[in-house]
Formats: sequence, structure tokens, C-alpha cells
Amino acid sequence: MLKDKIKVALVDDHVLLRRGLAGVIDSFGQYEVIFEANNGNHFIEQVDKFGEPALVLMDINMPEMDGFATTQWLKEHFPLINVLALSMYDNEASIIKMFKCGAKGYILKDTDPLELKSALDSIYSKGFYYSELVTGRLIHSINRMDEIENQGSKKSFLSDRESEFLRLVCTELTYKEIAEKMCLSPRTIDGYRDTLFEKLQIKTRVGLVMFAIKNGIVNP
Amino acid sequence: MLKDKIKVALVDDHVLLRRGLAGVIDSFGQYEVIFEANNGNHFIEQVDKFGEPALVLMDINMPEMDGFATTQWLKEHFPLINVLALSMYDNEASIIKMFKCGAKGYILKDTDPLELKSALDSIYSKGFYYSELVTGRLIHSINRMDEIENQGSKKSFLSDRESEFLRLVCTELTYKEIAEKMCLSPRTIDGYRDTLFEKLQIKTRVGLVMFAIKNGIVNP
DNA sequence: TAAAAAATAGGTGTTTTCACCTATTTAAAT
DNA sequence: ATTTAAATAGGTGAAAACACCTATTTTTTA
Repeated sequence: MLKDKIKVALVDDHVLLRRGLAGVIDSFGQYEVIFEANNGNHFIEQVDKFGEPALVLMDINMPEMDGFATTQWLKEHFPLINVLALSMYDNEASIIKMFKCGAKGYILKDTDPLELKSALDSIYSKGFYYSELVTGRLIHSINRMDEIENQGSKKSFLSDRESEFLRLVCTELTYKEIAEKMCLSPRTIDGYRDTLFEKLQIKTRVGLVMFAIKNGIVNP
Repeated sequence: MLKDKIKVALVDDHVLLRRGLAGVIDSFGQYEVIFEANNGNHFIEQVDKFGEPALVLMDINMPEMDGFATTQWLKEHFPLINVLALSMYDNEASIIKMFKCGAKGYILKDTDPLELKSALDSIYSKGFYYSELVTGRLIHSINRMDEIENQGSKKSFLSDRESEFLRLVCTELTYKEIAEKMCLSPRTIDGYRDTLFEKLQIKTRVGLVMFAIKNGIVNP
């Protein structure tokens, strides 16, 4: 090695994507993937073993410990490690939440390798990477900053019970059957639904399903 | 090059996964990725330019021309090219349909690189790769082979109109509003819904939404 | 060309979903 | 300790979704 390379870590539950990504990143020359992890918990173990990377490419939807929680954890324990979020979808809520959790950039999985390089370079030299996608979404959200403050700063923003409810909403059960499964009154379920409608600004069960999927609350 | 490598092509709309995959496959030694494509149409163009690969790694959910259609096209025009399906999800219907379209194997995107190599080796030497996943799903389906015959053999199994309907089902529009958008009577929409309920053995709109997502008819 | 299949559209009634109320009990914050 | 907020649960009515019919027109297939 002629000179020290910038250490990168990958966190994603898709092995093939991860390996692939590692190849792409190594091929850039000045970056070096020092380890990979399946999810947040695994990542934390790996940091102990392999030491701190300068940069982490972080998937959002992962089993056990997701990208939000892991990024938040990094912000608290290793604030100098920069996180570049890597997502399947370009939904506004995820972008905002990820930045709130401390990410320094946000790119999609169908990004061109060249843009990936730009992102890495930018984060390493300037400390952030704001793509057109990101700025576009943020500008679109600027009108309702208050809501974002409220939803983005909360750790999970959905209670365990709400997540459980959402998972059941994505099945063919009726609300009455969901109530039985959760050992609650149908009225309470009504309340859960209406609360989520309000929080997420949606009006139908289909809207709930789409939200749950986009945000990885259910795995389709 | 000491000896001729086995030519592989990649078809997937996620550039990073594709590039990564290419790296992994090239690293196996005896395989060589000769080109990549974003979707079926692009793939067909590329075959003209770069010649026939021996093996194609084919994503299922892609824009414009999906994995089913492309595999079917290959079966008709280049029956000697072997297709290994590459999917995000392990849903039974997709596996069966992909094999009906002529795929020789089916692996998930979170497969280990070693298993990918096994799959490639197996398809190249034996002409097929049946993982535990695949055989498991097929055994589970053995009781309703007749249904599979009927749904699997049809070219697309969903008409353009039905796909359009399904996309709208995944929004917060009511069926009446969907009818307006599609310039049809609400009754006709009722018919579309009931036909799909029957075909897919589901009973609710949520079921339709989940089906549409699992099968890439809508991008969440 | 005749028969079969698919796309279109209508009628009617039940169940589910949703909106808009109130109220109690428990947990959190001040 | 007191106020606030959150989880729980109930009532009612309108709209939407679903089930089960029939019937016409167009397209496919035999």
C-alpha cells in the first residue's frame, strides 16, 4: 500500500449487494472496505474487532437493528464516523429521519457508481453529500418543518404496539380480527388507525400498507 | 487469458448491485461478465452488440420489460442461454412463474457469494440449479399443480389493464375514483377486482396491494 | 363461421372501513 | 401534586368494499 486508504464499512443485509459494493468501492483506489455487517448489532460487534472506519455505508431496512437506530448509535458513540445512507426507496420521511439520526448523505441503491464516488469524496472532504434528490425532497418539506421536528426527533416515532398493528394491517384480517389478535377492543384498534392516519397524513388502509412497506415495518 | 471463460450477462435495474455482482462473478475466475443491462429491452440490444452469453443473471422486477418477459423471450430466441433468476423476495408464485418462463435456477439477492458460485457452476455443468428454497416451495405447491399449470403458462398472466388497475389499487383512491381514472364503469372495476381475487385466491384490497408489491407491479 | 372466452356494465344487499363524537384509566411531565 | 398526554374503549352513521347475480359487446379460438 503506497499510502493509507480511507477506511469504509458496509452495513446491509443483502450479501451480494454488499460484496458488490465492496468491489466497486475498492476499485475507486483511495477507499478500502475494512469490514461488512448484516445489521446494526453485527456492525457494533465488528467495530470492536476491526476498529473504526472513517465512513459507513448504511442500509435503512434491516432485520434486528435498522439503519436509523444504528446511525443514531454511531452519533452517540462515534460522532466522527460519517454515515452515508443507502436506500431502496426515495421516500421523504426516510430521508429526513435518516438526516435527523445523523447521516451525512443519502443515496439510492440504483445510483451510478460514479455518483457513489462523488458521494464518498464529498463526505470525506466536506463532511456531507447533498444530492439533487435530497435537496429536492427537503425543499418540498420546508413548508411543514414543525411536523418534521416532531416526527423526526423521536427515536422510533412508532410504538411497538403501533408497529405490531401495522404489520397486521398488511394482512387480509379485518380490524375486528386484528383486535382479537392483539387482545384489544375493536374501538381501540379504531383509535390506533385514526392516530396513524393523523400522524402520517393518510386516509385509507391501503395508505397504511404502503407506508409500512416503504418504511420497512413489514417485509413484503 | 489462459483459457476461455464462461460468458455471463447481468440484467438488473440496480446499478450498484449489478456492478457489485460483476465483481463477485469475475473474482470466481472461470466466469466473465461480458455486459450488463438495465432491463429486458436494454438486454436485447446488448445481445446484438456483445454477442450471446452462456448464462444470464436475471432480476425479476424491472421497469419496461421485466424478468418474466425477458426470460420467455430468451427461451424463444436463444434457447441455449441459461437463465438464473435473481429476486428480492422468495414468494412462491414468482418462483414457479420464473421456472415456467424457462429459468434454470432461482436465488435471492441476500444469497451468499459461495452459493452464487454453486448456482453458476451447477447451471453451467448440469443445466439447472435447484436450491433448498426452490425445492421447498415447489413441494409446498405440489398439491395444486393444476392451478399452477393455468396461471404459470400464460404469457403475462395479468393484462395491461389489470396491471394498471393494480397500480391504482395501491393508492388511496376509491374504486369509484379508479373507475373514473380508467374511463370505465365502477361495475367493470368491480369485475377486475373479483377476477383478481379469484385468480390470486385473495379476498381483500390489502391482499391485492401486497401481491402487487411482491410481484413488482408497483414500485413502493 | 360458430362457439368460447374476455371485457364491459348493471342490480342488490351485507360487511367493513372510516369519521366524528365521548369517556375512563394509566403513564408522563411540570 | 397537579396537569397533560397516551392508551384504552364505546356509540352512531355514512361511505366504501365485497359477494353474488345477470347481460351485452367484442375478441379469440376451434
